[in-house]
Amino acid sequence: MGRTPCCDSKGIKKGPWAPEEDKLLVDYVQANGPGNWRMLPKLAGLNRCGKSCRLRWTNYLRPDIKRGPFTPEEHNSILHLHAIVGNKWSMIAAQLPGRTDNEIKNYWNTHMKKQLRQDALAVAVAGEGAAAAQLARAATASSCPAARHMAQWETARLEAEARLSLFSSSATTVTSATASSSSSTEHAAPDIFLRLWNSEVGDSFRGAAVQQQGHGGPEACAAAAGVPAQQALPAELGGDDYSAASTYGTEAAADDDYQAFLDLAMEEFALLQGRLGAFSVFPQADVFADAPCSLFAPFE
DNA sequence: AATCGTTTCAACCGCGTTGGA
DNA sequence: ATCCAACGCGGTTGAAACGAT
Repeated sequence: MGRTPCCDSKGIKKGPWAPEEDKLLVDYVQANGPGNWRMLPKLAGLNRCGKSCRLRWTNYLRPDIKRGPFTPEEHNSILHLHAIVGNKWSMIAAQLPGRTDNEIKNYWNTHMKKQLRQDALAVAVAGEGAAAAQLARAATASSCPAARHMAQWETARLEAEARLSLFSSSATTVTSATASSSSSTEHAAPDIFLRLWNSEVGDSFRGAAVQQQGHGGPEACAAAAGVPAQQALPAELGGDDYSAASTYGTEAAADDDYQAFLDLAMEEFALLQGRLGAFSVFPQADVFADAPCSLFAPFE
């Protein structure tokens, strides 16, 4: 089923908004409230599509929008939240009053990503061998949180790429009878696992699982995701070979562990949300006081 | 002063989700 | 159950601003 363009009619204006257009939009929304964006342009006397109006309002004209540079607290919050939820800009924006998802996304892509890369590079140049191995080592060993963070994401990405190539090359050898019903969900599981396992959430899980039930740790999580334990950090990234990846999805009995792991991740995020809401919007600055990375000292 | 390369960010695009008919 | 309009989101684009030569 195809989708019709939101505004394919000719004569609809695009591009930067003029002050008069802004005024029309603001006046209308203040009088009638946001909503029904499809009809809004006509009712407000604007020669724009509704989508454009909504975007202009939510990203620029809304009265509660906070302009100006990001504070160190906001910076650190973005860093932490991104480590947990990834590129869920709207979720991150929800924790930063007055900031839009678009603004945070732009800030991440232009400022933070660059710094993270530089920090990761600084770690990588210290060693030898494949860059991936260094990233993996950095992910677990670096004393620099920012470099660790970058390395974690990069490691997960490299692993996902490796698996993708494996899956595509071995797809013809998998019989439809065994693979068809569950393959998609079970292939997705390791990526979720890896992302979480390589994050601070994973750290929490490792600690909590060992303490509480004795069935946690890499083995349980790896089994839960249907991955041999060593592949939590695979060999060329510091562990085993990828040939064993064909065993993904064979450990159905570990669903409970996997779910528990995901639940823990959500609890972590909920906890963070609670902390932000109940006590402080931002993590304490002194948490990062001993971080040697430029990322934590971006503001002179 | 002119040119070129880089950075920034507002705006657009396309896809997924949702809810009502 | 199905269709589809409306909405929201994340990725991408492109023009303006800025800096270097």
